[in-house]
Amino acid sequence: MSGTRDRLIEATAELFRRQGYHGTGVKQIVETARAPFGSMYHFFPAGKEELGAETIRRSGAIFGQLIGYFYAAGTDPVAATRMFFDAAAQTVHESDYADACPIATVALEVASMSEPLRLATAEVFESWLTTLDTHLVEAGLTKTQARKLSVSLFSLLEGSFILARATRDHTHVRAAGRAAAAAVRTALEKRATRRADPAERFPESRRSPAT
Amino acid sequence: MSGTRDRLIEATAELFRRQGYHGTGVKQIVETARAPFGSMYHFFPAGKEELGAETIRRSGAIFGQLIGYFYAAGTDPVAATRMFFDAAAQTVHESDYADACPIATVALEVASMSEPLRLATAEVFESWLTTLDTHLVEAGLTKTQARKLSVSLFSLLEGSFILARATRDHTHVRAAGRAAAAAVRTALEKRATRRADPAERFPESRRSPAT
DNA sequence: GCCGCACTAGAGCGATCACTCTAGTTGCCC
DNA sequence: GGGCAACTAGAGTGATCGCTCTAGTGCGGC
Repeated sequence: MSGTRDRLIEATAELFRRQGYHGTGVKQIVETARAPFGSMYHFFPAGKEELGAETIRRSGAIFGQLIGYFYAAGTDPVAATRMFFDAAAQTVHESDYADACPIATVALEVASMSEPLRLATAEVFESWLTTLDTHLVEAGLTKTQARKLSVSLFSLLEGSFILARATRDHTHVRAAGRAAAAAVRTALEKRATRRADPAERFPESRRSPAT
Repeated sequence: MSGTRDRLIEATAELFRRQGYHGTGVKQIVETARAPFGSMYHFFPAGKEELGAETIRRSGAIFGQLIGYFYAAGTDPVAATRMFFDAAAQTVHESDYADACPIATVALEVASMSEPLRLATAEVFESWLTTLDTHLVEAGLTKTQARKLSVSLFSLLEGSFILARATRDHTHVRAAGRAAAAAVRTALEKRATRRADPAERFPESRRSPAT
């Protein structure tokens, strides 16, 4: 078993979150991970980009689990939303505005620079949206309603992270959380209304990808 | 007059928007601007960081004017919101997912790395919020209501930019725009309700900074 | 014991990083 | 037209970039 490989990914994840992809050097990674330089290229022969892709997927999976934990089956989505944003705000604050989204910085940096890394961030974001979708559908929304709401929740979180880190004011995340919770409540109330129309409950049997 | 100085800033702005601060080299900047290398350090003696700060403020001011244009006095804020997000979605799409927020990438990169640059991004974001606040207060909201809504609009825009660039799907920005317009409509409806309570119209004479 | 492989260890590669320095050119003021 | 500041121009600085390469170590299977 290779603890070194894991340490490399963990160190990279922390550095990426704080200073992004191009702001993080390979040397800094191996020093942080207390790993020998040669080991990095043993485990990731394709170099920094391969380690980056792996780190994005790993960080994304962990954050995705966190989302799943808050929105766990049976939890009220409105309360889950409020609690999730409040917890995020607290983390941002306690980490001195370093720890917000683990991959947002990298996602913006690589979007027009590296297709493999861009794809990794896209897959992670898509998985987060799917997790949210699933729980919102469980709460009674149609797939279409759920997806629209998921995109809003994602955007409110990520956007408020940017604002909070730039201004060093974590209350922006809490404010976005209130708006997010309100949006969830409104959507759930609409759901009750729409129940009357059977055609609306199953608007499509299969989702087609966005064009 | 120094067209060279302007060209340097414009080139830097475009490069920052697409590839961020650390992904953009000084050499690449002077080549893009068709400026001699020496001129860069003539106009910006403190180097890349000074040019970066100037670029952030300039890009921010231009984008701020754009916000002001859409929400101009007399315009319905709901319609303005829908139009602004739709226009943003179109720009993102037409630029092949390169042009979204001019400073978001840099803002995340420098938040924990450079205090002067972080401050520049914070000032820009704050000015955008203030612009939105002003127009929303004109539409009848209290300062408190307006600020909360501005933060939501900002977050929905910036967050959906991240998602759109990563997934190469500009419809996310449109979706966030619908949610944003709905939030504005709801806030304006609440305003009518709250008009009945005079204490709510002027909840505070002076805003205290977030703690 | 010892072979073979996974992994460690770090010196050193060319390229590029932000930046400095000197020299030359331009154009306005007197 | 002489003087001077503003600006142009690019060669060259040390440091760092991502990465390659060779040598060595540790350990399980036979």
